[in-house]
Amino acid sequence: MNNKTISDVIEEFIMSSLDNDQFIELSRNDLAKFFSCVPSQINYVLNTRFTLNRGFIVESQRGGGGFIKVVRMQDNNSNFLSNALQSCSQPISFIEANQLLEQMFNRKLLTQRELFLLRSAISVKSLNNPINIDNKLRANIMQQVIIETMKLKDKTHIKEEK
Amino acid sequence: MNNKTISDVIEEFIMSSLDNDQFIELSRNDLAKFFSCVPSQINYVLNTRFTLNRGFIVESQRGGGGFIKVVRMQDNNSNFLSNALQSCSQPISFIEANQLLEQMFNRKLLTQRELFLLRSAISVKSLNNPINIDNKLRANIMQQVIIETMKLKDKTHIKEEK
DNA sequence: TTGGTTAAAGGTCAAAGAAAGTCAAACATT
DNA sequence: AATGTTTGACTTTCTTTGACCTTTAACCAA
Repeated sequence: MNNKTISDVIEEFIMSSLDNDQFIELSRNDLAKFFSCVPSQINYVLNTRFTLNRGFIVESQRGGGGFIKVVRMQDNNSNFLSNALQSCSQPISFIEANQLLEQMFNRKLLTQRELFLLRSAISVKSLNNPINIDNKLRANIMQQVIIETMKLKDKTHIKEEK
Repeated sequence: MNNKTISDVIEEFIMSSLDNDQFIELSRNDLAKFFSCVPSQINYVLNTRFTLNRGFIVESQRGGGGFIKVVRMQDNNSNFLSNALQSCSQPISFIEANQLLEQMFNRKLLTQRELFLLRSAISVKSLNNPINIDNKLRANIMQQVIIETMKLKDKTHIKEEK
């Protein structure tokens, strides 16, 4: 993506600081100073990018010597999946569902192609149908899936299956 | 064609920007400014000229750092796919949709894993919801997708991506 | 040692800003 | 008249900013 926002840059910075490690500790004020932004911008990045759904836990401490700790979760996949299943027993927004898919991809439960395909299947475009007819809805989903397939054709090549 | 409309000019501009590349990212506002037109004119051009039927896909993002991305599809199975797309402009049963997916698999447009995943996403179980609430429906779909992923985990192993 | 005060963190929230999307009316062409 | 184009008001979504709030370590006085 061409024009990154400051939030994107901060996200990348934190992401790469995290790199191999399980967690990092950072100072909100210092980070804000470093990126010449207001401190609450850091919260924005944390709240929108380092969410539980994306597999992160953010802890912090106020007062003198305060800090923000970003922890990358690591639990086993079946745990993860049954939690995910759990959280899908309630209505779920596209944003949240998409984050789930991305986590699945990060955990290598999905390939990138599959991520794209499924994302399209649950997209707002697929589901914001005014009329409640299963078939109509499914047709919409299929449209999106096909569109996605068209796009995918150019990107990744499917490996032969044995 | 002698008297080109501004829409024609913008179309040509985008077309030639696309030139060799597979896609371009552009800023709606900048483009509008450049051609001294209202921003929604860009949407008009996109909607009338860069359609799926003509082999384009348009994606976009709003808000700060927003953009519009125009993707050119490559032409291979595209006849098949646009027919498939066509037949999805009407309501479609699970049986029919599934047949489409299987055709896509046969044409190697989908892997078997993807076939399974998507079949689960459009299954009767996923979509026979009495209430038409996007989020509820999507949650249902996600449930099915996750269950399917759980099953897949034991069967096929995902190849590492490079 | 205790307890209060203070300054140094971080947190929240809503308003402002920055894109893009929609839709219908006005205008033009055929 | 019918179809295609242009325009602009209004909407939605995401980001940035700043004023104000809460927590807590550190310091200091009794």
